[in-house]
Amino acid sequence: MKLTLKDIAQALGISVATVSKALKNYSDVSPATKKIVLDYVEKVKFKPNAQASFLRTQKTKLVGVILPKLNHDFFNEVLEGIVSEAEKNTYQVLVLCSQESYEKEVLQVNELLQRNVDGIFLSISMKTYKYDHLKQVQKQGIPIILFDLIAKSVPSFRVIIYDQKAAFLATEHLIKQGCKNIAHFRGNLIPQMSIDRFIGFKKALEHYKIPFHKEWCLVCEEDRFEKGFENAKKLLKIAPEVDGLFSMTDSTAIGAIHYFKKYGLKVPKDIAVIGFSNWKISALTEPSLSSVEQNGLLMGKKVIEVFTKTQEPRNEEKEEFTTTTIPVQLCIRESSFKIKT
Amino acid sequence: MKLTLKDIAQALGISVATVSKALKNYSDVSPATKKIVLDYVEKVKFKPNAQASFLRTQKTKLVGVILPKLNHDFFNEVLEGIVSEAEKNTYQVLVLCSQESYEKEVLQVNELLQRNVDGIFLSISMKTYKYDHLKQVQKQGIPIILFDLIAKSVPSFRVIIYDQKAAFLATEHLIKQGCKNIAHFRGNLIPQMSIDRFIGFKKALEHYKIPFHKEWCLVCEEDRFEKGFENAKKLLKIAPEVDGLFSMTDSTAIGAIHYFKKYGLKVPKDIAVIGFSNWKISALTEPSLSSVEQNGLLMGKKVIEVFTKTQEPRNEEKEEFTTTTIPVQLCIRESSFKIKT
DNA sequence: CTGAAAGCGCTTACAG
DNA sequence: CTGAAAGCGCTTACAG
Repeated sequence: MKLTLKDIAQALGISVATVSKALKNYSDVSPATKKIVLDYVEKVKFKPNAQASFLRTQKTKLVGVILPKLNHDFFNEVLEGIVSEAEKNTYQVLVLCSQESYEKEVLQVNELLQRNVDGIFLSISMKTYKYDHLKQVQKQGIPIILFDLIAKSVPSFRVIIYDQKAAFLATEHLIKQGCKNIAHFRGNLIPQMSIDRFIGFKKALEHYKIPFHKEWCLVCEEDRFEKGFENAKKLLKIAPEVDGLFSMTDSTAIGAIHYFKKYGLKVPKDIAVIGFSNWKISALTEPSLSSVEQNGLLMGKKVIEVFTKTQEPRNEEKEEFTTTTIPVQLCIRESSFKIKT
Repeated sequence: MKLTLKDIAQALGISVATVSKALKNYSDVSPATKKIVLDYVEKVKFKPNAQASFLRTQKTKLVGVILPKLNHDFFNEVLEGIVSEAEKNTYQVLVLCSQESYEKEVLQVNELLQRNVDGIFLSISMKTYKYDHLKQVQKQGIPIILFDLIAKSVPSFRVIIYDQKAAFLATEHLIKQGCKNIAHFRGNLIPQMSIDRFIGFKKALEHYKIPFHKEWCLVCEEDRFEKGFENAKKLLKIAPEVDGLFSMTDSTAIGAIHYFKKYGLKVPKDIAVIGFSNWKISALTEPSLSSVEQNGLLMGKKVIEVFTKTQEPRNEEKEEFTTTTIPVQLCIRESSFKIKT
């Protein structure tokens, strides 16, 4: 059914080797022969078998992405960036999802190795605490690029959001809007991201000499609307005087706003709120939500950019790992807009 | 660097053939030998080369998905379903995105064929008007499964939402809430889906003897908030008496609600609104949006289910194409809830 | 400029 | 129960 080089060679009365070379535009094939081959191949729509050529060239032109969640706005943007940019560079993308499981992540990394992918792109799961699987990849000489959720202790290529700075900017914005009693909803301790956002938050308070209250920093175990709602309730009990909230994500921020409104507070007049991620929903809530825009699309593109660099013939043997930082941007909307700046 | 069967065979002092058979648990290898091989392989973490085994078995255990959009709630849910269910069946998923381009779709189908995927899953782009590329896949004996956005004229496996019925239910719901003057925002003429939703809408009006006004059916060229907003403006100009709206998607419905509110109308009191898709945002808007839930996750899982059936050894030569319908469900929230039913 | 031949790493029919 | 050998469809060093 499927055509092979042999079929083409027979039909044209030339050798398999020549057909192969003509297809790859080798210089030692006569232009005339090249044309005959190319025309015929075009006519019969022959495509060389990808697996067979891999066996010789050892390049699959295949990359693998492992995401902790698939149904997630930000990761989807990243995925879009990866897929579109990979296509431009004639790579194809295998997509796996660890579902925040360390065991799955390890398994999936191995599956990708077995497929002989040319590169692995990974955002580590919340439950990943050992990194042998990552080191194993590097030992095999396959580049691994960690993005967004990285392992600080594993040297590797990285593409990240500058979370600390972003959190600083978000908090600073609340301060400039006149907030004096600022609370923070943060994530679990494990992902570096939530630590960084917390640090950025604290640094901003310090810098502007706003008192920091440890007990006003509540943990959202999950990135869900309901957690924001619950924490808002807790927060108002212990600190009715809060007039500003920097929440770790947009959905928790929206949950919090829902509770504040239910409780009779006006947002932003009584309490200004800013989220993080700039989800699609944020422009459509009421009030619309201020947020920190993380450019997922750009992150995805950068991942491929970093990867393709590793595939270029190396000048020096000693390759350095690089860290690429994606710029963030404040999106100020109604939920935090008290005064004109 | 990477181990091969040959390495294992040498290390163990047996033949490559025996190692291969032991790994595949063939019955003609002694249990003792099997154990030795399995233990060693476990120890050195050997994984057979996927491309090499394909060359023999002609099964890549690879499937390809082409989505018209990647950054899209519904398709993401479908993707999640496909990826998770594929994993259970030890398939891996190549993800491509046609970006609503016919040319890209054709190219990508060809790329997947070149990769020798075992199956192709496709939601056709809005601009796809010819189907030779799909027929070509079938000619090669590769199963192609169309989902959500299908080509009615191409016989193939299909997994779809019962759009017509869903639209009927949504419209019926508005009627039961007491709406008498019902408008509809529809999509372009090309995707079957928007035709079906339109037909379902009309049928419901007919069934309940509610007058149908052609001029109250406005087209949203794109599935975007702004289009709903604009159309709401147009609609109120030509038909200030409307008291119900069934909009093709959630984002256009939310856009419309924004305009209605701006215009001073109360939703649902003055005008009841129902969308379609049940996006995550819909529960969080104000008023929260009634919608038709399409279970994308289930759709993705069904795609894999249909696919794996095609991979089973066939009983009869004559395989029939199947059509799988995903059930829909109304999610009634504030935007359409006028009276208790 | 062309082609014969070896080999990538597996699987499997076949012989013993 | 074990192993030698052919072959999947390519690529490429080498000979001519």
